[in-house]
Amino acid sequence: MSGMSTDKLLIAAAAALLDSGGESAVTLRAVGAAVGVSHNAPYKHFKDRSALLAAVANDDFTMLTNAFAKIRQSSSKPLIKLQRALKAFIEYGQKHPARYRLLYSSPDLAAPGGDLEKIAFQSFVEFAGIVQEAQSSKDLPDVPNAALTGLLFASVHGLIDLEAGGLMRKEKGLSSATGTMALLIDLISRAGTK
Amino acid sequence: MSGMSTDKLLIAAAAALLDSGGESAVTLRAVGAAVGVSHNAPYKHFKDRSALLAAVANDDFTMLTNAFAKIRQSSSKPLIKLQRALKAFIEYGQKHPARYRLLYSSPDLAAPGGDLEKIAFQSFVEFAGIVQEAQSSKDLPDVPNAALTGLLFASVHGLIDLEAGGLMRKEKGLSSATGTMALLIDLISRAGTK
DNA sequence: ACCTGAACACCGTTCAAGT
DNA sequence: ACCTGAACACCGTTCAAGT
Repeated sequence: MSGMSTDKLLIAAAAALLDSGGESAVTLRAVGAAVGVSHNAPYKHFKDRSALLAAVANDDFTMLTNAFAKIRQSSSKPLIKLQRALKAFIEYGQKHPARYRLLYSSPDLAAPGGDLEKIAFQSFVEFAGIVQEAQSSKDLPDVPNAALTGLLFASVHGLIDLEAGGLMRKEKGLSSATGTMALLIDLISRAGTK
Repeated sequence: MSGMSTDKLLIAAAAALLDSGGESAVTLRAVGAAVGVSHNAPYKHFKDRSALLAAVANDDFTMLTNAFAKIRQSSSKPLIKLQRALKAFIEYGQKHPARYRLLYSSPDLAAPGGDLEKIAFQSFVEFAGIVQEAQSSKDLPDVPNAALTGLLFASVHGLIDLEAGGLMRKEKGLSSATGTMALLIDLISRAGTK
């Protein structure tokens, strides 16, 4: 821990605060205190609070991209790869809801043309590649890959977001994100490959 | 406007501020100023800032419930009703992104057992009824209604949320929420009715 | 190069008063 | 019953210094 540079320590502290108390808990004063510096020391490493949160998001996008790439390069069957990718994504969302929201539901952070948008796109490309393999193997219908990837991604995102918001208490049937995605894949795989 | 009671005026001002500047623009000082009262007059009508936002959410949930009910009671064919309900929902999300987020992506507001949860559930029930009609008419597959409703709702929610967050710039294929939902319905309707 | 402390302009919220 | 004004404890951010 002490071997890390101050900026890495600040990012780690911000990520930990997101997990423990949500976005509102990530005050520069709390981050500074966790690292043992003053409340405005972060300004020496990041432009402002948003830039610090963007750094957390950047690390998590990189992690997801690597996870997807690893699954894609594995020797599993296409549909199994897709299921594993979805499972990894859902589990990340469940374990780190505030960080998940930071990546996919924070309009202010995703500056167009910025580094964050590029790395976010990379993770999407990896996911799209996995979907493409399932299409090539005729496990998923032969519609444009971008459209199908968008559909699958939006669906899993909606499920994770609703789950994080606790919107699935009464509305049974939304019981499990994993189960609902399995239903979706089952239904569309029956649609035939054109 | 002047004929409205103060509490209604406060709710309307909060909704307008959500539309014009997002959640962070809804400060009690700004709300008070818009109505012509002091910054803590709202406390005489609502417990706190959260309760004022919950009142805005309550009104919008009621509006959506009524819109869904009207579509459901219309004489259109089941699949047309579903398309119209999705269209109304998507357009609400596009026109009022901050208010949409208030309803469906604000974990802190949806207190379990509260009035807000009840009215939110009512809108979901209306939507589920429309899905059920499309299943009864064999336009959608014969899987448990709650599961299919959950899938459709999560998907449209994910699309609206990603669109509101501007996450569909690079990721083409997510081009339009309406188009993606049409693809989803097309694919699952091909799955047959059991 | 990296950090601190005071200061400023904003918040939500509380409280004692005012009519 | 309904509202105001001052006050408090928090923010993010800036700035002049310190080492």
